Order: sequence, then C-alpha cells, then structure tokens
Amino acid sequence: MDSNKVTIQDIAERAGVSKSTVSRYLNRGYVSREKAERIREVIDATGFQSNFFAKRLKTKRSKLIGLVLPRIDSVSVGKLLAGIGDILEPEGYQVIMLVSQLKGDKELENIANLYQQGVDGIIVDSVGITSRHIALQKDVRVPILYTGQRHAEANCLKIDDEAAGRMMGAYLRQMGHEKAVFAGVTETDIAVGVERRKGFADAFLEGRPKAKVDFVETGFGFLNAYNLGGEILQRKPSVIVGATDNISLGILRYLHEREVRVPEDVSVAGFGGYDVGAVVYPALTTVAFDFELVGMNVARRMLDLIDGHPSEGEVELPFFFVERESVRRFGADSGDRQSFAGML
Amino acid sequence: MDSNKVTIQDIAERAGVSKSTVSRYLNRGYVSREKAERIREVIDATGFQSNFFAKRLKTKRSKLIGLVLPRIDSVSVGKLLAGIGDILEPEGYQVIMLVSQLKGDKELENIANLYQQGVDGIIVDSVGITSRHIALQKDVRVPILYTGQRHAEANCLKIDDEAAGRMMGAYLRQMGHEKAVFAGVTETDIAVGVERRKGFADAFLEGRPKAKVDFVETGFGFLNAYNLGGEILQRKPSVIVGATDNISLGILRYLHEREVRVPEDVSVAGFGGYDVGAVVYPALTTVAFDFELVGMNVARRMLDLIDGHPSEGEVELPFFFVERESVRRFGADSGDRQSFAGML
DNA sequence: CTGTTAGCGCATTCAG
DNA sequence: CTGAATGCGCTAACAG
Repeated sequence: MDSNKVTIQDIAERAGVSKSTVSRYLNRGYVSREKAERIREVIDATGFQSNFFAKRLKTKRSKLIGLVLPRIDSVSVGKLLAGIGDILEPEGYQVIMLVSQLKGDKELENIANLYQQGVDGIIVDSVGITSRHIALQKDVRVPILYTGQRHAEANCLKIDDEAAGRMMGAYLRQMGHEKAVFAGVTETDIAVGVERRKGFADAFLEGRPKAKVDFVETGFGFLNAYNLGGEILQRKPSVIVGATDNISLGILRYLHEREVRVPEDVSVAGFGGYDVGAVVYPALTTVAFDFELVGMNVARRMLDLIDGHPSEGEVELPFFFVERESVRRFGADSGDRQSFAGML
Repeated sequence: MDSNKVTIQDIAERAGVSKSTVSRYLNRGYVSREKAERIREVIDATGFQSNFFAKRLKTKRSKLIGLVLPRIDSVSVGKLLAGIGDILEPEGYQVIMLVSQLKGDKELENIANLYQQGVDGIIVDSVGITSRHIALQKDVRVPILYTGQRHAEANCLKIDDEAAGRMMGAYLRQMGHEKAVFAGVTETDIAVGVERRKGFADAFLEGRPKAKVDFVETGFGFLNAYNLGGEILQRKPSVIVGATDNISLGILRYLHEREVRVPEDVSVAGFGGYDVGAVVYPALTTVAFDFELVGMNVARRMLDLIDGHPSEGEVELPFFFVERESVRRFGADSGDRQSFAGML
C-alpha cells in the first residue's frame, strides 16, 4: 500500500494509457468511456492523489487565497471567516490564514509572505492601511482586497462605519439623550476611531446646540475600558457609547461595581452585536454588524478581482440596530423588558 | 519592473553565473565571496522570490502544517492558534487552517484535503476521534496529532479533562455544597461530555453518600443553556456547574431574569476561564485552561513527529482555578468580593 | 479521441 | 568552489 508516491505516470502504465490521457481524465473530459473506466479503477485502487505542487507549478494558479487577520480570538473575525469560506469553498479555493496580532508591521510581512507562497489573491482585514501598504501593492502581482479599513488607492470593501455611527447617534437623540461620552479607540484606527465616532457625533449633535459628546480614548478590550470607567463617569453623561461591545462590557462592569444603575442612572450602548451582549445584565443595546455577510461579499469581490473583473462599485454592507435593555428613554417610559430568548 | 516572473535562471544570467550557483547561494553556502556578492545584488535589484511550488516539488517538504479546527469564533481556539504560531513560525513553518464547523464528517474531509495539499503534518482539534479517523491515518502518510480529544490509537495531546473536573468537584465540596447539577454537552464529546463530568462527579461525591449530582444535557452556546434553565432549576441544586463557561453564562442570564440571586440562592461555576466570565455579574468562578500553552506543546510535539522522533510521553498540560464571585460558601461566610481588575 | 514532446522553476548529482 | 545535466509530477500544445 505505497499510496503516497504513486504518480500520474504509474497509473498511466497500470491502465495502459499515456500520462496525458490520465491528465485529461483528471481535468476536462475527452477520454473514451472505456479508457476512462480503466483509469478510474486504477486510480481508486491505488488511492492516487495528484501532486499539488507539480500541478501548481504548471498551472500558475494555486487556488489558494491568503487571508490576513488582525487577531483571531474575536467573534467578528470568526464570522467573517465563515462568510469567506461559504463562498470560496464551493469554488474550490482554500484559504491560508495569517494573523497580525494587531501590528501593522506584521500585517505587511504577512502579505508579502502570502504572496511568496503563491496565493492567487490576498484578503486583508486591516488595522490600518498605510502608505507602506500601498507601496507593497506594486510588488505583489496578485489582487489585494482590504476590509475593516478603507483607502482610496486600494481595493476595499467594508462596513460603512460612519453610517453605523449615525444610526446610533440618531437612536440616542430620539431616546432623548443630550450628553454622551463616546469611549473609543485610537484615531490610528480610522474606521472605528474616526469614522464611527464622527458619524455618531454628527447625528447626535446635528441641530442641537445643547447636546454634547465627550470623547475618552480607551483600547480595545474590556479591561482597558473598565479602568477608564472613573474618567468617563466624571463627565456626567446620560449615555456612554462604547466604540465596540467589548468596551461597553467593561464599562458595564465598572458601573455595576460602583452600584451605578444601568439604564436608570446612566445608559450604555455599543457596536458589534456580539452574542455576549445579550447575556450580560442589562443586555446591551448595540448596532450589530453582519460580518458573515461581509465575508461573503469580500470573497465574491476577490473572485472577481482574480478573474480580472472590474471592482463593481460599492456594495451595501449590512448592519442593523439591536435594541435591548441598556438605554433609557427620557420623556416616555418604556418599561417592558424583552426576554433573553428574543434578543439574539 | 517585472518583479514577478524573474526566475533563478534570470538572476543567474544577470550575475554571470550558473543556475546551480544561485541555487547554492540560496540554500547552503559554497559560493565564492565575489560571486555571492554579485548574486546578492541582482537578487535584491530584481526583488527575486524563489517559486514556492517548484521548490516544494523538488524538496518534498512543504514547510506547511495543516490545522483542523472545530470552529473559529471561540476564544479558546484563538489562544490555541496563537500558541501554535509561537512555535511554528520561528521554525519557518506556515499554517493552513480549515474549519469543520463541529461536524465530524467535515473534519475527516479536511484532514484528507490538507494531506492532498502536501502539508508536512496535520494538527486536529477534534470534536471526536472515531474509527474512521483511525482508518484515515493509514492513507495519510504524514503525522496527525490530535488535541481536544483522545484516542488510544492516535497521537494525542490534550488537557486532562477528568482532572479539571476533579478540581472543580473538590472545590465545591470544600465550599460545602451537596447538591449539584452538571449542565453538560452530549456524551459524543468524550472529553467534555464524559471525562470532565466524570472527574467532577467523582471528586464531588466521593465518600459522601448524601451528596448528589444531577446531569442535564445542553448544547454548547449559552442560548441553549438558557433555555434549559427551568429544567435545571427544578432539580433544586445548591450549585450549577456548566461544562463550559458559555453554558454557565446562559444559566446566569436565566437566573437573573427569574430574580434568582447568585450566589446567595444558587451558585454557578464553569470551565474555560474565558475573559467574559470576569465581566458578567456575578463574575464566574471557573477552571481556566491555558490554551496558548497547549498550542505551544502541540506544535512542539508535531515538530518532533515530523522529525521522526518518538512521542515523548505525556506532557503536563495546564489548568488552574479561578475563584471569583459566583460560588457561595456554606458554613463560613467569606463576604469579600474582589474587584474586576484583579480577576483576570 | 490519444500519444508524443516540451517544459514549469528549482535542487542536486556529477565531473571538472 | 562551479557549471552541465537530470528530473521532481504534471499540463499543454502538437500531430496524429
């Protein structure tokens, strides 16, 4: 049972045909029924597997897509990945995944690495598209598609963070809030640190001179947000908006420990729509992103890019409002609480 | 700037040497200083990258490790991955990752796929090692190393779930609990559904005829656990142990909605040590696993396997107890609560 | 429909 | 130390 090193040559001999015929059998048709039958028999008698590297060396197409992720222990990344797989797998593509640990340098390195591995295209869930990224594009002869961040000179497909921010801003003003603290991340992260925040502030403040938004910079991760709870609270907000659900979760914990009631004393909201937001108390009101759908769209666009199709303009990427328990309404009391089961 | 298709041949011509000399330069030494210098210049003038597939076709070693994961949107998997990367990357290995969506069939398929891709070894974070897995090992000529589950006829390296279970059992009995409900997953998952539970029950019950453990089967995922909250509660436990933190989180939410106080009315504990366990209220007492360390050990073992070294016996894989707020002590009241910052 | 002929780009003998 | 020659396993013209 020397199953491994059986080559197309071996099976050709065994079946009494030429290598090319076997190759044809393996790819398109063009083989007489009887020979095809003989070949088929020999193949699954030997357990033949065509050599991946030899094949790729010839065809120049690896059927491999490189994927650069900022981190891996994140639900949103998991969903994105699932969406990408849903599209790529049926097309016979496989994914090679590299993780950048949120470092821009590592991200660049990973892209170069993937290219060197011979992938047909590279999808990057970026933490920030810099001039070095753009420069790198010259050397990388396969399409690169970014998500998570945007840049005029790169192929990008991402959630409209500004619109998501506006959605939250509009909701909170409608709920009667006038003083908000936006607990956000560094402005280095354009998408989350700038666009999302700007959209929020714009919609929240627009035409309301009395309304106010303070900004407090936190990291990602709830411990970081938790530690800034005091600073946030002393701004006396009626609502605290975390740039991500994790930030909001950290704040929620801080408030709980101080026995500040949510939403009675202060409201909290977030972005992301993580499932855990539904299990904490109070359940977190949030703008939820459908990252699986994003992943599907990203994968489709990548396939187009590989086929040389033009980038077909902006795709509408989905997010929606999930109203749960953590935001209070001023002026009218909507006392009813949904149950957990209905909140996912 | 035709950076892409420059081959070893091209740079040989440009440098006025033969292909073989360039090849030698690229691999070991054995090149005169002056020629080496000329080659070096040409190489980084052209941005030459050796063709991955051609190289692998010759050398037979892909420097690729296949990784089969049950799911991706999970913190533990993320940590595992990080640990694996820590070891493999410095060794020049890359990882190809496939996700099984918790399906055994898909897991098998992924293993076969990876093998076909020419990986040097396959690491499988399994949901259950079946006879079909063992059979598949005959056809796959590269080492397969399992984690997450165990099987006598396979290379395995995993947390000792039974010992983890015992740790929890011992803790709860010491806290004075006598009636527990173990909310666990299907017995198909030997590690979590059988071993962990058995260890718990053994340690909790041992030599205490009055003590009792009921078992309620849930899925993974907190919504599922949440829905079984009623069934669990009617067993009147003094403590509910979730087989994973997610299960415990779902239960916590259920109890909160019913205004059952934790830990005053009933205690809750879990397994995993997820960070979110620290942010919910009350913070979850749990047995925490160091999956990053597991990943590192798994990667090291895989490297040994590839080098033909014998499997060097059992490695001590780490877990530790994280006492937070969700378990009440009977008999003596330890009223002090830690703050969140100290609980991670 | 099929066999023959050429390489894909590289690493590796083998004589120098 | 170095160049010429050989082939890894496969696909793709090219004539049949």
